[in-house]
Amino acid sequence: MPNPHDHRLPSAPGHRKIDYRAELNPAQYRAVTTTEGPVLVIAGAGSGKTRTLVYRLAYLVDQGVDPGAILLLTFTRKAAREMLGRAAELMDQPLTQVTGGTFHSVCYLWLRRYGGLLGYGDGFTVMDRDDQGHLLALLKEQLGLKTVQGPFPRKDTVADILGAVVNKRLTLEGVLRDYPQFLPQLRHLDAIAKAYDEEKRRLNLMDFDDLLVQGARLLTEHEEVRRALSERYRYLMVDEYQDTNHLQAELVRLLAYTHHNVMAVGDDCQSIYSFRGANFRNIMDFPALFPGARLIKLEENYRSTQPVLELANAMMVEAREQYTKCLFSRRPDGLKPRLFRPASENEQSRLVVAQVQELRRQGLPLRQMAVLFRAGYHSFDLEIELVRQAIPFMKFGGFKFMESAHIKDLLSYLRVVANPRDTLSWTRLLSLIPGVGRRTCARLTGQMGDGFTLKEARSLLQGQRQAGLKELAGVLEELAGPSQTMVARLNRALEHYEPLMAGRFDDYPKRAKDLEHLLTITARYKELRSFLNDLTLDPPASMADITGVAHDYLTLSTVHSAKGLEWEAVFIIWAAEGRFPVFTMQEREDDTEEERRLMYVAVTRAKRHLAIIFPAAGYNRSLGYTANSPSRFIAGLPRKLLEPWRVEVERG
DNA sequence: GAGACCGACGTTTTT
DNA sequence: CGTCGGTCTC
Repeated sequence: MPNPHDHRLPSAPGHRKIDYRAELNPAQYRAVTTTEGPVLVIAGAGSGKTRTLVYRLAYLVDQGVDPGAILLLTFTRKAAREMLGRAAELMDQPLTQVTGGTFHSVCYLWLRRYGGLLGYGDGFTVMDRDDQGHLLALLKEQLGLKTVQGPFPRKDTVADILGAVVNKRLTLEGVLRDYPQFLPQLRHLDAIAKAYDEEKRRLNLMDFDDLLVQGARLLTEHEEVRRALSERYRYLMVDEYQDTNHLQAELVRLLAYTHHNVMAVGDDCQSIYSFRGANFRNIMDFPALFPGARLIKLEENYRSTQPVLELANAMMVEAREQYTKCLFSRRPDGLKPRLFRPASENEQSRLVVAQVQELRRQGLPLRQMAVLFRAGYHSFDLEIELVRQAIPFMKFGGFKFMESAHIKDLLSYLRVVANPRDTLSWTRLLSLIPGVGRRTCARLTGQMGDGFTLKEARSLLQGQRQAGLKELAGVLEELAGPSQTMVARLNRALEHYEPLMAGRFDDYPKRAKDLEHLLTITARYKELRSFLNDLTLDPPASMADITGVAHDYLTLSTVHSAKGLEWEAVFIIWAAEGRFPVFTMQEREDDTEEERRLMYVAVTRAKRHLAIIFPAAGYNRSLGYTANSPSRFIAGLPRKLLEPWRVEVERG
């Protein structure tokens, strides 16, 4: 049992002695050294939040805490990896024993181990958003709801609605208040919801929400598990607490029930995930969850210059609700943020390219620059321009590489081997075979009952008249071979899939290349199920994530994906009404306020150079060419905070 | 029963 | 503009 009051330092070779008091400011120091009991850290943008977490990891270990007793919960798995890496570097000592990851990924690990207690068979697999949609469409058909009167939500909307029920702790009726046009379908949606839950069970599948729901259920209903995990993880740290929902808060409460050693870190101004059930007020409820929680505020900003910060603060002054803190900077010098109004989208793109080139000439590497936008498609025109000018870039957010059809097709071979009850993947796989369509799929999957095994599946396929199905049975037999490496398996699937793919996609060569690249990340996996579930829980954000990239590149990112990151120079494009805030978020005040926080997050990513850009005219599908107004978050700002710049772009 | 075709529609963020 | 879902033809 680690004793936190034992001040002996571990004598690991090469371990560096850290002077915590000298390397942290007083508030950070308090956050790092308050190791016992609940602590809430309100950490403003750029206030050294990550630094604080990293030092606290080191401090705990320095205090003699067993690294295996530390659980670090972050918003992405990448964030956890980076923090653990930095702490290890700081200490000059590996920290492999610390558990770090997202709520979803740790719940997955626990459910894998204890899922049997909740009636989950061995080998459940995790479904992504796309699978959810397919299953919901299937159920809609099975329930005979294809012919119902009146407007009916599409499958993605149904998924949104059901997700809101779980994540926002609402009734179906409550959620439908936001979708009044679908209120008449309440009964049908309720039927779909029930069927959806049953069907996931039957297919041995969990969706993202199930991981949290079942994880919380596991801890609630099984005292022995709750105790075991609580006693194992004696030190909890939760990052980005403002973006957690009630399920995640409940998980924290359950995990900490034997010791209450929880540090939650977050910033109410940066809550941008309400669509996932997060509420910026949740962070204020932390003291109610853990009475006696100490509150520490980090208000000194180390990232941005004063002019950038003034703009950010001014933006929040206009917010409907006042937030908990005000940022100040020790970097008083600096350039005023600039506002640009190019004539069109393409001029916006060329303007960004020109500015990037100029900064580059001044010696700033591309890695220190980012272009941020509200939605993935906002950067399409810019991407074309960057390719034309041969500027290397990497894009984050928006398009989901792992959900593209060819990737999912290829993985379906492996998914049915990993979980033969997964009739969703069976449907996908069987449909690839020429001569097999909707009916044949339905007939075959209909014969796949409970406890269905791969061996039974193979003999079922063998008995079909289509030669393609017989051949597939052979491929699956090879894939299931116990001694196969992951690379060999994926290769075998690819060998079978490639000729089928050729007929399906016009851009077949490009997609074939994607699949080859996918092979390269396969090598580090030994077990099939871990491989598949890892890809679902922590998908590569882009092709570049897989292939590795040039050492220097410009970042293009959605604001959501830019959370927690920083650059010397930031360009915010499409800062126009209808784009940012997006049209759909202009109706309700809550939504607009979240868009404001999103703009705040975007602005506070900049260290020194900040440019905000909106094209004067834009093309809109329904309206044709229209004039744009600047984003309301920009238009209302005091003039002195922004340098308005005329744009001259040479005609090209 | 498979698969091509056509018209309507809505358009965001992510584990 | 691209996707989705429904219909028509082979």
